[in-house]
Amino acid sequence: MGRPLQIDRISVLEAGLRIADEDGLQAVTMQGVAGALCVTPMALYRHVANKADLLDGLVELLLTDVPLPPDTMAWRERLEWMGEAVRGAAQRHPAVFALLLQRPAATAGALVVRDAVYQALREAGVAEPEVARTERVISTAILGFAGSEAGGRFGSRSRQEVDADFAAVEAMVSAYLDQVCGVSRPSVPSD
Amino acid sequence: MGRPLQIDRISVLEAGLRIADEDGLQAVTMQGVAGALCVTPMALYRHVANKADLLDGLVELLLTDVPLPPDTMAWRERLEWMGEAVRGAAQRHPAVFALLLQRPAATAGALVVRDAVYQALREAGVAEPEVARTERVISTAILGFAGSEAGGRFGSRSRQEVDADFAAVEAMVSAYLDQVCGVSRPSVPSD
DNA sequence: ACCTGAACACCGTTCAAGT
DNA sequence: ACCTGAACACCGTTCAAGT
Repeated sequence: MGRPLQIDRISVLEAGLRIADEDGLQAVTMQGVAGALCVTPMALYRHVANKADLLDGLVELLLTDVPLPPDTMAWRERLEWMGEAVRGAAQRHPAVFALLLQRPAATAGALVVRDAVYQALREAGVAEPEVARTERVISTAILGFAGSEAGGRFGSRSRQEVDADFAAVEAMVSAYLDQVCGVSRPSVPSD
Repeated sequence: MGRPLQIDRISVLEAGLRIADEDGLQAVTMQGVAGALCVTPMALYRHVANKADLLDGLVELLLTDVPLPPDTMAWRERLEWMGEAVRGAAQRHPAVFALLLQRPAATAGALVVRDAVYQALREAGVAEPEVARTERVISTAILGFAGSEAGGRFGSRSRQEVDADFAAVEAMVSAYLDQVCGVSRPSVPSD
């Protein structure tokens, strides 16, 4: 616990994220974050507008903790990578992850991830007008799973069982992608 | 706003749900709920153990607001019905819906919905050891979508566009089900 | 420019007391 | 049995003041 007697926005957010990870969202108070930085609560207001801004900042910080895949990877592997990266971020930051579904996916950090998915979908051959919707559909499935796991909705199931659940979600998403980009697994040529 | 001078657990929860629906979760305070019932905050403690218990009760109340389909419906229509019923409950109670992903899906209300899905999956021909996992996978997708919509993650998109997104999620889930129960849309007979 | 002290309204919760 | 009054520790936030 370094206690720099000079505070900035990043150190405030990092302290908040650490508290959220360790003790949950209800432990993230202005007094708690200030205490972790050896400062009075009022000192925080120079670096965050208010508590809502602090929480927004935590979500952004979480999003920077989603590693993007290297460009050299094929699109399908890149999508798998990102799904697992999102799940990993949810596991590391379960409390803050719950806030992700709660706000518009239009912040800087959210756009970085979204655009990486867009790019992979284009390479997969998804028609341009379908790209945005396809991203929302697969993000919805991945976020629903990661959020459920992080939030504890799956209860005390074993790690192996939850891993198998995630593999099933990935398979569902993958089959959906095959359908959308119109290749592999050829089936009834309806509409 | 009837003000019965006799209070019970149901009236406390209903007041809490109304406040959550109208003004959001942060407006659900012991004082706020008590005020709506024309009672002091301390009076609530005879009917709910504490605030966490009140919130748990709100989630249960929301779950009773998910109408189950009539038995006479075929399994696929019943699953569609439940997906739309969950989405509807999320739209009516967006604030409380956010709490759903946050707690174990093992409460009485959650089990009622879960078991209805189990039953439909069995009729669909899903093998018994796959029923539980399949339920988790499709619930994950539906909850992820409904939670995103209710939480505002989709931003200010038009109702029509969000409806189309939901239809795409339903299609993804439906195709997954075809795969799991092994019928229709025959494709490459791999593993 | 950055932090502090004092203060305010508002939380959740308790306990003893009223009826 | 059910509700209230008084009280406590703890919130978020402000404003004027210190350095």
